[in-house]
Amino acid sequence: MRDITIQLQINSEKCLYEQIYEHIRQEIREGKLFTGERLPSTRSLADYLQVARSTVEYAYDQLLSEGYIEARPYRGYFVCAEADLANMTDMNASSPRFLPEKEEKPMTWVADFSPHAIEMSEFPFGVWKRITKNILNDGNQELFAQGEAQGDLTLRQTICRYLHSSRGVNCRPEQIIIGAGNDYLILLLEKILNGMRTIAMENPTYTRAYRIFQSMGYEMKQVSVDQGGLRVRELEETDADLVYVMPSHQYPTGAVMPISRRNELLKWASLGQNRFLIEDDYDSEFRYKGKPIPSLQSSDSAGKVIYLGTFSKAIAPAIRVSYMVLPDSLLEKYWANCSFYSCTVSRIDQRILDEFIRDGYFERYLNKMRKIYRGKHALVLELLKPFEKQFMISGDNAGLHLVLTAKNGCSEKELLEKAAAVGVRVYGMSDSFVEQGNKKPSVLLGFGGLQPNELTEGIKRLRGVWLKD
Amino acid sequence: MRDITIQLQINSEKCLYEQIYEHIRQEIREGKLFTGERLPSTRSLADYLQVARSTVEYAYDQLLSEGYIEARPYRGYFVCAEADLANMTDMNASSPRFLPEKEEKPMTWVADFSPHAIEMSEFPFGVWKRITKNILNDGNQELFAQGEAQGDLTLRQTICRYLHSSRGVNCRPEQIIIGAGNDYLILLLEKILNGMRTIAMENPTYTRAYRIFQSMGYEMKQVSVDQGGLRVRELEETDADLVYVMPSHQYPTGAVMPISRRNELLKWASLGQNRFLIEDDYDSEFRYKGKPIPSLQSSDSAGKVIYLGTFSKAIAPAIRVSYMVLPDSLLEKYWANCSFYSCTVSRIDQRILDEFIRDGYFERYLNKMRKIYRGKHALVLELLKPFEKQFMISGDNAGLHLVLTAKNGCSEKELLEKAAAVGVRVYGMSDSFVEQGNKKPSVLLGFGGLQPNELTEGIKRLRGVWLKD
DNA sequence: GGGTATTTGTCCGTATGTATG
DNA sequence: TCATACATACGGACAAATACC
Repeated sequence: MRDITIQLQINSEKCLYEQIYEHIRQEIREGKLFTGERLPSTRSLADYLQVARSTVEYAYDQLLSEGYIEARPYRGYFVCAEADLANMTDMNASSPRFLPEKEEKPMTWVADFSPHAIEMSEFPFGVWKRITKNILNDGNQELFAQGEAQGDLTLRQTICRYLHSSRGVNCRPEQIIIGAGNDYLILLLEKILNGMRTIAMENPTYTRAYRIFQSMGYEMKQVSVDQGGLRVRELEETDADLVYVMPSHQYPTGAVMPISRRNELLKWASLGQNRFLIEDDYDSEFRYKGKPIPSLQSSDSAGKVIYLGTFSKAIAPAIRVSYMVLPDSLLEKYWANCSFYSCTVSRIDQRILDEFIRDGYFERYLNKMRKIYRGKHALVLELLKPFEKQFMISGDNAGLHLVLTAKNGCSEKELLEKAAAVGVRVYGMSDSFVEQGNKKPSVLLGFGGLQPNELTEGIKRLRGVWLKD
Repeated sequence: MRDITIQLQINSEKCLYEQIYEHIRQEIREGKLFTGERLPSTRSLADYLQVARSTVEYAYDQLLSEGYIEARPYRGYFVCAEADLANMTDMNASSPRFLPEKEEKPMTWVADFSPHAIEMSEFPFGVWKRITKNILNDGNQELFAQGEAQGDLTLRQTICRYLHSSRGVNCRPEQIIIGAGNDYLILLLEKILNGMRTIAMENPTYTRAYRIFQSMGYEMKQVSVDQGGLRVRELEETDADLVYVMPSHQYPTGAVMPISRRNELLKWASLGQNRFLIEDDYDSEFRYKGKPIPSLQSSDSAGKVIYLGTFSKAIAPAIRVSYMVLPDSLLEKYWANCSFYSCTVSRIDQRILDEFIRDGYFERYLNKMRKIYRGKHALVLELLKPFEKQFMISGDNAGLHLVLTAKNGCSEKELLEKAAAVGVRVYGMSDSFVEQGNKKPSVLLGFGGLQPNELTEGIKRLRGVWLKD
């Protein structure tokens, strides 16, 4: 049952019931009212259109007698099936109702080593459901009211504690801005940093972020990446005032930036009043060897780091809760330029997440997943042993993917095609380059979303097609 | 239980357990670990720090013997209360953990006639809960995966049908973009319309939108408003290529744009290839007299209208689902400039809303609320009868607020102050002006969020202080 | 609500490097 | 050179408390 908007013209030569009748007939003919669909009741439509009920009834009677609709006593009026047949001719005349969206390739893979996939089977759905239920039961009214622009204070406090203990981030809740996805936070950031228009990014990098900055009209600078991450020397030769950097686990190379270079980076930032570092700490939760790597923000005493994090990786992409920690010097600008953008995350979701973390479920889930991913990581490394002579394996101390670089003369394209031929999907690193660089033939092997048997089968197949004897 | 990020230096002169011990002691002293808070278990911290369990155990033993923490067998280690007392001296040295946010005035009103308030008491929370529960029970995995950038197709189809039947909007699902709030959609729109930098807005207008466009660096033009809404004649004298307009129910004046002027507006837009009309149809659901007013978009045959709508008014602000309908000519730009911004609404929420609408609950709720608001509207008009000689009452055929303009010499400021003195909050229209115009002393009386007795009491009090004898 | 799996402090044995005699 | 003691780090076994279904 839906309302029906009809532009009734009181002065029209047509009488009211006729206008209603013709409008609905048209809707049915054009297929805009589906077969079997219920029309509004005479009472509600009359109320809606501000006409007498008998006027609507008259119009419906007409439709009834012409077979467009049928009346089911005590239930309502419904569009007839026959009417549907009659409109087939009209269908072509009207614009198509639903154009098909660009289709996904219906290819099904034996193993899809997507670096963005994560495992969700262990997620405590039951707990999530219970918390959701409790929250909906508890406070009804307030929850559906407008919330704070930065995000609910309680959740910001929780994130604050989590970031401090888990990532060494030093901040106060008022520095935190919660938003639906990093994309959105970057849009906000543009407003906060207005005026700064040259940004340096790693190459290769996370191209989604690159494209966002590019679409915002920033002048883009590329800085190459080695085993220690972004090369600060190269950065110094650009005239960028902003740097987007992933020090803890560079995407896609997996490079970890050593302390010495972090200090160089912080020093670079301190040399200009308008220089800032945007630290994307996207999947720092998962690390397999070596001591934990604190965030760049934790070493920042000059207030030069803008910290970006997300729960999409650690909990689920659909949660879409990300956060940004602003240095004090930018808070004022946030209040001036952005505080009127209301928070994009629903308060209910904020409350659910807050309770999920507060009650320790997040910590436990993280520990569990760390263990699982560590197991998969070890398995993949084990399975990749035969590859070691012909491939370089890197980026292997954190995250959910490895990087394989061919030393046996295979091109990246060949690697992808050979893998695809046996139903295995791998991802070329060249997609992550924003400029033609000295690309080596490298592929990304994401293991997060695959089960051990899939990993085994997938890599077995890769061995068959990639290794030359 | 939290992880503790400690920058362990393997080559340090200090041994491992000592580094752990000192770090935690520091955290406790600075109050960053609260009294009674649980430390991570020896196992998990050892795992996290990649050291042996006994190393952590050793550090904990040290803290134990010095009284910083206590051990509860099989349960964990906890920060002692005594330790808390000891750190009082250190507290001042460290930066405060949580600064208080700027406080809300604790003023409580007898009646707050906010034009943005809505009534939530009749919302079918039970249904919402049930749908939520069902959805969480049904499809677990897919729901937590990444969704389509524009929003889930099914919801877009549903919105498409709703808009068509209820607002006369003609569109296909692929023209719809779902986002968390109008603010966000406007941010996206900037990217779609990149290059266009002069926008005309009504004056007075919805200042939130004004400030957003302003903060994006648009050149702002103001066009005054009369009883028929935006004055197109005035618009023609500006060099704007964009217009933000609320034809169905202008905020705050409540003006409804007549057909003739709509056609002028559409004609204006058709005269330039880059001209577009942004139609904000923010609260068109509620209308009390006269025929339903179809959207401007429904009269647009040239593809010049960008339609903005939201469920925040009709369902709840916390839902934060808004939508934008792009004309075909802008779809290409959307795909080029914006399709990589992933949707800011969580898929779960999208599914809940979709089912809520599909199952007819939205329609029913809307009918119910229409009735309730109509009742309140009638009540307010009845109560305002004594005001008619000294005030002009306008904007009274739709929406959730009325406009009162004093004819008795009272200034707007006086009206607000007099009302506040008797505990009644009303809102001055001058807040909605973006430029000093010929403002009349007007106040907005929002009735959506108040109960009949509050309305009666509030207006009774206003009568006492506003009416001169 | 009750049974099972996991977590956790505690206790204990072991290994390694260094200093001492 | 060898034996001993000590500090530090590692990992297994146990029983109770807790979490999860």
